[in-house]
Amino acid sequence: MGFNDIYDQKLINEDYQPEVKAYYFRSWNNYLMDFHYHDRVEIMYVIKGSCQIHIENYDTEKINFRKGDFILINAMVPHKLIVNGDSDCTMMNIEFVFVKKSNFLPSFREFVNNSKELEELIAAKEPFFILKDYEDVYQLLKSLVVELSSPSAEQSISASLLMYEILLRTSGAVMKRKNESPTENYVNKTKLFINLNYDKKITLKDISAYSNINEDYLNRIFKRSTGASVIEYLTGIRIQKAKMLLCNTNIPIIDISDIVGISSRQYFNQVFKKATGLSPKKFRKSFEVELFGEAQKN
DNA sequence: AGGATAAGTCTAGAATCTCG
DNA sequence: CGAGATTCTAGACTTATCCT
Repeated sequence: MGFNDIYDQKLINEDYQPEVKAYYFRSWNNYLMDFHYHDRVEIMYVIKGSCQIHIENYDTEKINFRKGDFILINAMVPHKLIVNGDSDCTMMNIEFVFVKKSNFLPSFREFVNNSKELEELIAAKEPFFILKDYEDVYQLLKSLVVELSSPSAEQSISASLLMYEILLRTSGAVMKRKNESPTENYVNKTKLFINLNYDKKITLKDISAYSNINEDYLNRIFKRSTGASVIEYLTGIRIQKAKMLLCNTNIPIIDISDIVGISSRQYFNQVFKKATGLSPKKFRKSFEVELFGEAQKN
C-alpha cells in the first residue's frame, strides 16, 4: 500500500496532517462504476436514495446503503459504486491524503495519541468501515465542502479542523458499530432517522419501516434504552430546534411550527408550553430580555 | 428438558392531531 | 373549541434463544 494508507506507521511516528484532495456532491441514477482505486482515503456518504458499494473480494454489494450510511475506504482498496435504475442516489464524497504538518494545529499522530477511539480505528487495520451517522458527520461534511469551495487558495485552518472532527466522529461511529447489539442498532437507527426527518410529517410507522421492525416493539426497546418513547424523542428534537429558531431568528412563530414538522399551530403551542413552561411567544420575549436587558424590553 | 431472558405480536384504552 | 379520526402506549401474551 502507498503512503496515504491510513495505517502507515509514518503517521504514528511523524507529524502529518490530513488534507482534502478532492470532493464532490452529486446524484446518480442507473449507474455502474468499474472497479477502481486511488492513493487517497475516501469517505462516501449517502444523502438521499440508495446504492451499493462493492469492495473487491468482499460481499459488500449485498448491503443497501441508504440515507445516513457512509463508508470510509482506505487508499488503494478497489471499489465501485452501483446505483440501480429504480432509485436515484445523492452522495457526498471526500478524498484525502496526509501531508507534512504545516500549521499550528496538532498532527494526526497527536490526535491518535489523545483519542482512544481514533487509536482503536488505526489498530483495526480494516480496509474499509461501513458506518451509520449517529454523530452528525453529514453536517461536518457539508461545512467542509462549503469551506473548501471558498476562493482562498490555501486550505484553511477551519477546513483542517473540520477534517479532524470528521475523523474523530468516524472513529466514534466505528466504536459504536463494534459494541452495538441488535437492539442498540434499532435505537440508533431510529435516532438517526428522526434527526434527519424531524422537519417532515413522520409517524411511528414510517420510523419503524425504516428499521424494518414492528412499530410497537421499536417503541418499547426505544423507551427502555433512552427513557423516552419514540414520539417523545421526536417532539424533544422539534422543541430543541424550535427554541433555536425562536432565539436566533425572527421567523414568525406560525412558520416555526411548520419548519420543525408540526403542522398544527395549536398543537405546537401546547407541546412547547408543556416542554418549556412558556408559550413560544413568551419564550422568545424572555430570550430577548435576557440578551438586550430590561432597557429594551419595550 | 426446562428455566431465564430477549425478541416480537396483539389489543384496548389513552393521547394526539385534524378539521369544521 | 369540540368531535371524530388517527396514532401511540403499555400490558399480556407467544415465540425464540441461550444457558445450565
